[in-house]
Amino acid sequence: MPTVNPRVRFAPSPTGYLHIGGARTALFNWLFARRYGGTLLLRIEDTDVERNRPELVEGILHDLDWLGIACDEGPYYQSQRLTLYRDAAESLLAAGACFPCFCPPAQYAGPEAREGSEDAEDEGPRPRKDCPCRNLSAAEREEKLRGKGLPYAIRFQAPREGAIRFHDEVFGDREVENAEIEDFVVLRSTGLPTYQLSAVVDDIAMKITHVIRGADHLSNTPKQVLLYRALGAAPPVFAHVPLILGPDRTRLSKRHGATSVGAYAEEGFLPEAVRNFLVLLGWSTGDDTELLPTEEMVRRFSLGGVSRTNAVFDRAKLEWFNVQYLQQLPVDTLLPRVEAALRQAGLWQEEWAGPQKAWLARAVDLIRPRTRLLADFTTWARAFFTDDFDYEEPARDKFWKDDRLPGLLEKLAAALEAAPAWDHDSCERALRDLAAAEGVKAGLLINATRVALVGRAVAPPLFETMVVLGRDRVVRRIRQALPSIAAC
RNA sequence: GGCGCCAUGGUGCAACGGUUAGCACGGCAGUCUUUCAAGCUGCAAAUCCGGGUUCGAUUCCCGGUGGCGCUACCA
Repeated sequence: MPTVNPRVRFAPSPTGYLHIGGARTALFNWLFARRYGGTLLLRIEDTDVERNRPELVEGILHDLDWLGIACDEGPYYQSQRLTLYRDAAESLLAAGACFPCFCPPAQYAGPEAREGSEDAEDEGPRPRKDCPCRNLSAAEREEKLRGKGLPYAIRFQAPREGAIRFHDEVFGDREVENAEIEDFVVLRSTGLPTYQLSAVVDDIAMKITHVIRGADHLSNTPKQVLLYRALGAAPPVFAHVPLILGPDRTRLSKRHGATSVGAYAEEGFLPEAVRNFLVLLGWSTGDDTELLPTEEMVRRFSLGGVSRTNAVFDRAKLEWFNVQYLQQLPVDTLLPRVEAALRQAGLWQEEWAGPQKAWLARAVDLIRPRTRLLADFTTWARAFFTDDFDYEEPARDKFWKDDRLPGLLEKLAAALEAAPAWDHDSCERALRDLAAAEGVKAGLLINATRVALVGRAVAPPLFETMVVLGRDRVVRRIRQALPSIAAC
């Protein structure tokens, strides 16, 4: 049946910045909503007071915005909807789907500590699926509850027979024995809900039709389906997307270096490139298309194209996408990004926003074929727009080791100063005529001059560079370089 | 440990019973050039292993191995 006006959500928990994996999940949800004329809402899952860092929400919002992922509703905060979950838990309790649990909370030491200290009890008893409290008689419960006033959590009373089944758009039909499902906590003794409860209650309340999330939730989905049932609601369509792993094939985390989208933004990646890179992690068009403008991404996206295999994050490919977009973006789109980078580096000059805008656009077009990151523009800007740069060692060694150079460049400066016009062809004529008259190869002058002008061997074509720099600057820089060349 | 998911070159994806197993990134080589980058051309590089099913398996089934996930009063 056709998907019409779906309601989907992106539901990060503010325990860290927006990382690559979360961004990809958000992107898939966004594409799905756009593709089918649906609604994307944002929900902050901040029910874990221990780990929760409210100040991170702003960053997540900012990074989503940077990526161009706009939400239609929200953000909703689960921390502001607590009574909803409490009421749901109470009603499940009243209906007998849940029971109060008086066990002391299991001390959790974290995954790392857990692994290390467990070799001794490899064969030791494993947590029971059944909580002992589920068998308490009504009288016993009453006694602990009212009599002793003991604190309690609320656990879901998992069925012990049969199986639960659900459909996943990516992983297909799933069936899990109820016996495999433990009596999971739904409401902590603090009165705060666990993920299982709050997610389901909200997805029902917010009328979510498709739950698109990381595959790490696949194993928990049966519990949630049980909750939907107990709450008298129909489960949504599930679509679990494979995880993104680091180069060492473990889950992407801080120790893999930059994993937050904010870090990539700062490094000078373009949101277009990051998006294009991310959409191809765990999804493909079905053919060999890789460069996908937003409209086409939206037009072609479907859950059917989502893979079941975890993907390894490959920075080299991300950089390649960035190069593609850096070269292809219309200059008007690129200019503001360059401006931001230059401002950050303290190299921005206000007249570039006004009268010299066309000139800046030209300069940007000249250098962009040699950039991989936005940040590269600042390196170039320093050499192009200020005289504050050094002559790079390798460049000097390669192109300045010729005794004739000082004399030749002095003449070149004079010739350029006297050139009838200042454009590509007259610059070239001046240089080539000089080379011919002096009986040297033009390349000798071209390469030496380039280093004198921008300090490096890696640079745009010389005559175009001259035009952009302007006559005064060119002549001045050649003369300034003379002593250094002579010293070579 | 239990339960589950996954498995195509180093990496991301194609091939959904029949192809010389395709594309891209990366690597290497060549080419163009005024340096560098880009571009172009070429090269190396993969179906995890073992059984089935089938005329025929990358593809379907079973077992193994490996990776990952879940197994928390985290999400």
